[in-house]
Formats: sequence, structure tokens, C-alpha cells
Amino acid sequence: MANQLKYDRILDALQELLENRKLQSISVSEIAHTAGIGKGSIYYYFPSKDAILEALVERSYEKPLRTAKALSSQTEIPPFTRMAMIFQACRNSSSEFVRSGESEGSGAQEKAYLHQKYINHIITELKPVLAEIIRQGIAAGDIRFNDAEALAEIVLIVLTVKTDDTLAPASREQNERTIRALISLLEKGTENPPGSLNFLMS
Amino acid sequence: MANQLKYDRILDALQELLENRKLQSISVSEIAHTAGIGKGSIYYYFPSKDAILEALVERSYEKPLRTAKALSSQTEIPPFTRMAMIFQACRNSSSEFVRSGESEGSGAQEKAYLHQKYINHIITELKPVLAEIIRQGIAAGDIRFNDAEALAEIVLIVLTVKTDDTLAPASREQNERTIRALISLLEKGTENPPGSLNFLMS
DNA sequence: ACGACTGTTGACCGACAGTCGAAAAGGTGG
DNA sequence: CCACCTTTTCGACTGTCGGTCAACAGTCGT
Repeated sequence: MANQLKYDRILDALQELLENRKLQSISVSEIAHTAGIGKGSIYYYFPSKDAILEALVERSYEKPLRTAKALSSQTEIPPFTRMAMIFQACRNSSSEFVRSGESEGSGAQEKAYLHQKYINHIITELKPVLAEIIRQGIAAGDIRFNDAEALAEIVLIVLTVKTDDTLAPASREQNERTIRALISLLEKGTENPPGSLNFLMS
Repeated sequence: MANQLKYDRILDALQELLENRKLQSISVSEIAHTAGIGKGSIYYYFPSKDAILEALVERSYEKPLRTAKALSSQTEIPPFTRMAMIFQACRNSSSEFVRSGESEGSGAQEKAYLHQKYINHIITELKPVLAEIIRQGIAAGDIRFNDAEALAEIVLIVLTVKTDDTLAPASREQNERTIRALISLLEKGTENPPGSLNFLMS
């Protein structure tokens, strides 16, 4: 408990290495060396290499998740505005470490693990918050739909999968078209005027 | 080329082992032993352990993909019926090897790799086929939407992610509600009567 | 008989995740 | 300042695994 520093230094080291290397090629000793500590110490703070990654994903989303949770109770701000704020917060911190150097070919495949963790975490944590805001929007008459939870899930799934680019690789332009199509579906589905959901675009 | 048998036997072996073990814990020697061949032979047929998995995923979806492609030119069958047939074909072969023994805890996380490969493959291969059918439906006036490609992508993303259950873990009931919500969105978005897309439900 | 080609193999290699016992660092009471 | 204990740190070590390779066996055309 005293030395929160080293715990964080390990995370910093992994984050730094992840910026232009794929996970599989990063060894634990290397993380230790980058963090300026012995390899054994890594295992004092983490039970496995995997756990380091998990902790890093969690830490990276701490901030936006906190703001998202805070926003869910700010009922004086209109629902759509709050959603826009949440997505903006996520975008700011997401690109921080998930995107990495080209590493075409098999490299793209080998980052799968990292991306899966990240998507899983985002969807699980953000869904209830987003659902709550949608629910408020429904109650206020801004949104017409009968299942806030499900709607939140659909939006999050499509957005994260498309933002991520590992699961459904496509051109930047195709990605934009898909998100635009989602927006159009949502606007018709929730009986909102065209353009009102444009904030979902990056 | 003569010995297609061994190639397939390797795939069979991996498939069998995958039924109740996680990928990470299966060694190449073990695959070789299960297939009844030497370890060296594995590398005669595959460049890496990873490639075996990739080939297995591909093989598992050969059949439904062939039927899907065949269906895209059967214009005498109504689009919705053809889509229903495609999804049915996929469902039949998908559960074949992707689902595996419980292995709660970290086990669920470690299968990520396999699932990522599978989702990636499905979406990439099935999207153009589905888009073509949707395009025909638009031309025939059955569907009203301006971007067939994007629509196909959205449907596939949500369905595969939700069917898969690794990326967005949720209860069976929650999954059903999400798919129902997607159907409702699609029906409104493409100006089709409620219930006309129910075939998307499993 | 003979190369050339196609398969097949397991011993071997380097690398890595994770373990361990020892020792340094830090704290506490006398 | 010292005994004593707990927390923290460490790198040498271990077992295992993915992948390589040199050797070898079968087969076919000449």
C-alpha cells in the first residue's frame, strides 16, 4: 500500500512499450527494465503478465468513466448533450494507448487480445450509465423507445467495434458511412429529426 | 497436395482439443500428438500455431459461406427469406466449435483470441454478400435505405457480438432484448412493418 | 541405378512466464 | 543503537513452448 508508485510505474512502462510494439513481443523482463525495477517485483504487484494489461485498460478508462458517471445525474443538461460529452471524453483518452504503430500483417491480429479487453471493459462499464441517461431522455419525451438498456448496448457495440478497427477492418470512409447509417437508423427509430444525433460522429 | 489428409487431421486435432481447453494451454506438440503425427510435420503444413487456428476458423465457415454466396444470385427468392436462410446456416455451424466448456474466471478472457478471429472472419466475408442481397431488396422496393453496405455491417456487428458473448457479456434475456431492439430499429429505419424482420432472432 | 522431389521426424535452440530464497529496506519497541 | 519482524526487492533459475533444422524415407521419371 505504501508504494503505489511502483505499481503505477509498471503500468506506465507497459503503456509506453505498447505505443509502438505488439503485446506478444513485449516480455515481462522488458517491462521491468523499462520501469527501472527487477523482474521479481512485477510479480509482487501483479499475479501475471495478463493482469498488468487488464489493470492498464482499467486505469486508462478511469477518468472518462468517472465523468460519465458524474454526468448521469446532471439532469439539468439535456440528454443528447450529456451523451456527446461522454463520447468526447472517451475519445480523448481512448486513442491514448490503444492505437499503435502500423505493424501491418500479422501485427494487426496479434493486438486482438488488447482490443478485446478494451472493448469488453468499455461496453460493460459504460452501458448502464448510457442507459440511465437514455431512460431520462425517454421520461422527458426527448427519445421515443421502449428499451433504454438495449438501445445503449447497440450504440456502444457498433461505435466501439467500428472505432476499434480490429474486428471489422474497413476503410476510414466505410467506417464513417456505417456510423452515419447507424445515426440515421437511430433518428428514425427514436423519432428524432435528422441531424440531431450527429454528435456520434467523431 | 497429395496429403490433404494430414492437413485436415491437424485441424481436427485442434478442434477436438479446443472443445474443453483454452487455446493458450494447448501446445503445438500436443496438437501433433493428437493428430498422430510428428511436431515437425505441423510446420510443413502451417507456418505458425496461429495459422492453424486461422485455417480452422476458415474451414468451419466454408459451408455456410458457400451457401450464402450461392443465395446472393437467387433473385427469385425474396431478400428477407434469403437472409433468414443465411443466418440459419451460420447458426448451425457456428456453435460447432466456438462454444466450449465453462472455464469461468480467466478462461473466458483467454478465449478472446479465438473469438476475435471468428468475428473478424464472419464480418469480413459475410458483409459483401449480405450487402448485395440488401441492394437487390432496395432495388425491388422491399427495403428503403440508402447504404446497403453500411446496413449490412451494422446488422452483422451487432448479431455476431451478441451471439458471441465474449465481448459484451450479458444474460441470455438481455441479449434477446438487444436483438429485438435492433429489429425494431431496422424495421422503422427501412420502413418495414413490425415483425417482418423477426427472422434475425435465433 | 540415380538424382530430384516430396514428406516426415524428433532432437535441439532461444526465449519467455513465472518461482524462489535470500537479502535489503523499513518499521517498532526497548 | 540494537534486536526483531514485516514488507519489499531482486535476479538466478526452472520448465515449457514455438519454431528450426539436418537427416532420413519413400516415390517417380529417366
